[in-house]
Amino acid sequence: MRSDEMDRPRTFTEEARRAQIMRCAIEALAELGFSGSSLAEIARRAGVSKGVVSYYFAGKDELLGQVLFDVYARAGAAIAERIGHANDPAVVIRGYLEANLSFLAENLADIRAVVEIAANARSPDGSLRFAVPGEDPVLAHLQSLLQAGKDTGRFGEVDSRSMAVLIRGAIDTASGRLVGDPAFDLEAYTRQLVDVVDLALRPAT
Amino acid sequence: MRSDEMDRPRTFTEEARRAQIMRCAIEALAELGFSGSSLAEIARRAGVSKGVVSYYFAGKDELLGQVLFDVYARAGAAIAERIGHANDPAVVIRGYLEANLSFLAENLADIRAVVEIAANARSPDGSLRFAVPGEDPVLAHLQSLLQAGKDTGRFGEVDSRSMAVLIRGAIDTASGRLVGDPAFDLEAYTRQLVDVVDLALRPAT
Amino acid sequence: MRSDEMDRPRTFTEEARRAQIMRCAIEALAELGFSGSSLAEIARRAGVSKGVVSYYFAGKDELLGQVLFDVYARAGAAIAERIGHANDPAVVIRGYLEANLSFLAENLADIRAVVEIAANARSPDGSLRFAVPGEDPVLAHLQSLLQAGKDTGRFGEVDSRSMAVLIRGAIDTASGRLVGDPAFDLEAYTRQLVDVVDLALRPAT
Amino acid sequence: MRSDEMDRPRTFTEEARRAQIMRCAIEALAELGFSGSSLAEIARRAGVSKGVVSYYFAGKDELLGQVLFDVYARAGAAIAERIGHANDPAVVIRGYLEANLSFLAENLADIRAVVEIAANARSPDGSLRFAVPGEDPVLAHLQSLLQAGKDTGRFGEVDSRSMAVLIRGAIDTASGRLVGDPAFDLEAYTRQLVDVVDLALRPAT
DNA sequence: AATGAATGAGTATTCATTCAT
DNA sequence: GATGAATGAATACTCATTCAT
Repeated sequence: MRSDEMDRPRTFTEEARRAQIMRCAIEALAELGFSGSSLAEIARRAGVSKGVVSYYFAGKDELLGQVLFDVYARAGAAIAERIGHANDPAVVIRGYLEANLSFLAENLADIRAVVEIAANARSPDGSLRFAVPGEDPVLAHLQSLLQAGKDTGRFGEVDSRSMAVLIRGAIDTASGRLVGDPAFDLEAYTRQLVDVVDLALRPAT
Repeated sequence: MRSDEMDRPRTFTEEARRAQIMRCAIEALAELGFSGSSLAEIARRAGVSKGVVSYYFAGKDELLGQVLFDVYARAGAAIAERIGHANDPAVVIRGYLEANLSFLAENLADIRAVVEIAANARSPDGSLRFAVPGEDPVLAHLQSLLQAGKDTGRFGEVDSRSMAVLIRGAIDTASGRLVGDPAFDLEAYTRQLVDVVDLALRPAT
Repeated sequence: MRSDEMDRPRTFTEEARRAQIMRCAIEALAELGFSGSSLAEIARRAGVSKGVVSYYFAGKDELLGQVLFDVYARAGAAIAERIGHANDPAVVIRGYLEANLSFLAENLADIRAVVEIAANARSPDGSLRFAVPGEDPVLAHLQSLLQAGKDTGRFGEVDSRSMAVLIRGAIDTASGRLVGDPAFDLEAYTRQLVDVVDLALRPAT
Repeated sequence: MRSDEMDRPRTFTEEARRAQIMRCAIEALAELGFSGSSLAEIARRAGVSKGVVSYYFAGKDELLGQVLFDVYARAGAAIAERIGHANDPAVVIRGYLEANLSFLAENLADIRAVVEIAANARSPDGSLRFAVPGEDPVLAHLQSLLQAGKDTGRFGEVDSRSMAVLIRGAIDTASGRLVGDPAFDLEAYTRQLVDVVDLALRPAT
């Protein structure tokens, strides 16, 4: 998208180039971290000149933002599909956990890239560029799943907010383990997390 | 510590300057992130010229490494003191959780700085500079606390490794909430986490 | 040669820029010496921004190494051409002396630059960066020319090693005279040196 | 010598300190070259603080100039003593060569330091700081020795200027060989140089 | 549609010098 | 006499961005 032609729909080849560049950006971010992922490095991996990146993306910010958006969208779709038509809140939560952790394992580079971007990309004023101003939508979504279980009496009297934070923390930490801890057993971890959450949400007898 | 005079004990004023610079580095890291925390920015916050930072620290690496070391040491001391003389593993774990979360809340900038350093500081070869080569000692410590409870029959048959990862994730995520989520209720979160862990570790009846 | 695209053959314009920058580096080295020849100074002389130098050369080392290599190659070619098809060792030596001194006079700045680089460029560990580890090839070459004359009986019983050192010293000192001593008469010096060497090498009667 | 008390005669301890610092400067220059010989390095070798060097010398320039002067003076004295009362010009020249080369070998670090200083110390405008504006006194002295031999008919019709340059080159190159060429045989070299010069100066028969 | 070329601000680090104590 | 402390300018190098071709 050249800056002098806005709002023009992107052609197929344009989209292909953008996708290719984004893929290379993800690889660079996953392998070299945020500061190692210069436009030069990304262009090198894509086998194109630096100018190409600037040609297809308004700037580094747009590229990173697009990566962030895409991975989020794919993760959201994967999770939605997994829990889509379940009715029992306990089954929903179980599906949520399993879907999250398996997406993590199967898209490790993407997740690592997203973490790098979200934690490091900054505006000139120093603030995190991709911090959503209000409520964290990921957290809010999980919280609503938990609240639904409480409302139907299927879950006990937990603090749905705190539980949402706790669960997200337990999920997010897994990507750090998956890379760099070869002994990490994702299956065992998933089972354990599912058990712990199941226990925690079970209504008092 | 000037680099041209090694092994000399540091004078009081030297230590004071070093501490001041480290404090400013922590503030910069917490507010502006790793890439925003240039030596120039740190010097600016300390109200001194850039050269002063290089005068008291052999390089940026030493400064960041010292920050990392100091905060870790203080956190470790705080936690050790809290759980020092407890015998019941359940009490130990509860103390561990509470000590971690309260240290987090009371030293938020320090924790944020440590996270920035640990996640971003790289060696010239691209590897994380402060990654411990083998086992993560923090994780190993927590795992040993859990294992002790299992060995004495005080805890049930949980996977101590997975539980350790889960708990660390739940703790580490809190710093992200504490900054940027004004509605985050640390006390409620602590209670919830203590309850969840207590439930998870309780032996089967 | 941009550092992000290796092994690619250099285009014509690339070579031109590199040559221009090397020329400016040589001038700076000849006029201001090693320590005065910063990349900024070289860029200033080339009428480009500092970044351009880094764009065409991987670093200062590559630039200086290339200058060294180029001047050596040109000097070697000039000398080889001059003495190429001579058979009589005495004629070879005479040609060697004349070729060296005339190359010196006609490429004074280049020689001065090479001397500055060879004597001052250091590796981070403090050792001379461009010192050849073993035998000095220039000296060895001259020594072999002298030895050839001895072996054929054309020269007397001189110590070929010592004579080589002596002759190189007499040649190298001329660049210092050529700059800074306006009264220095290169032609007279060449004649004198040729005579002295001729006398010294003449077999005892 | 503090700058606020000029022309004051130096005390004994002052001279001792100056001598010590100069000795350390010579060692640093010989081992690390000009650019490696920072005031910090010199002070470190002397076991004093950087300030001390600035206290006893008006600046780096004065220190280096003093080193230059001292070594020259000692070399001149050594040579003068060796050839002092000889009458035969041939004996004088022989003594000159032997005295120069043996002083070189016995004061290698000093000579190396002098070469580093003379070749590298620059004024802000880029010109060599310690270049004597007019005639090189060392060269002029040697030339006068040669001329004396010619005038008395003891030497043949050589160009005394060219011969002086040639001989100085042959002498100066030896320090480069002495360091870095472990196989260099100074005695053989001295003999060879004496022979060559003797031959060159011998009057035509 | 893509490239090569160039810029300029920014990075950590080094160093001679100054000065109060 | 001597030191520790501080400065500010200079160093090589990196990088996102721009632009003519």
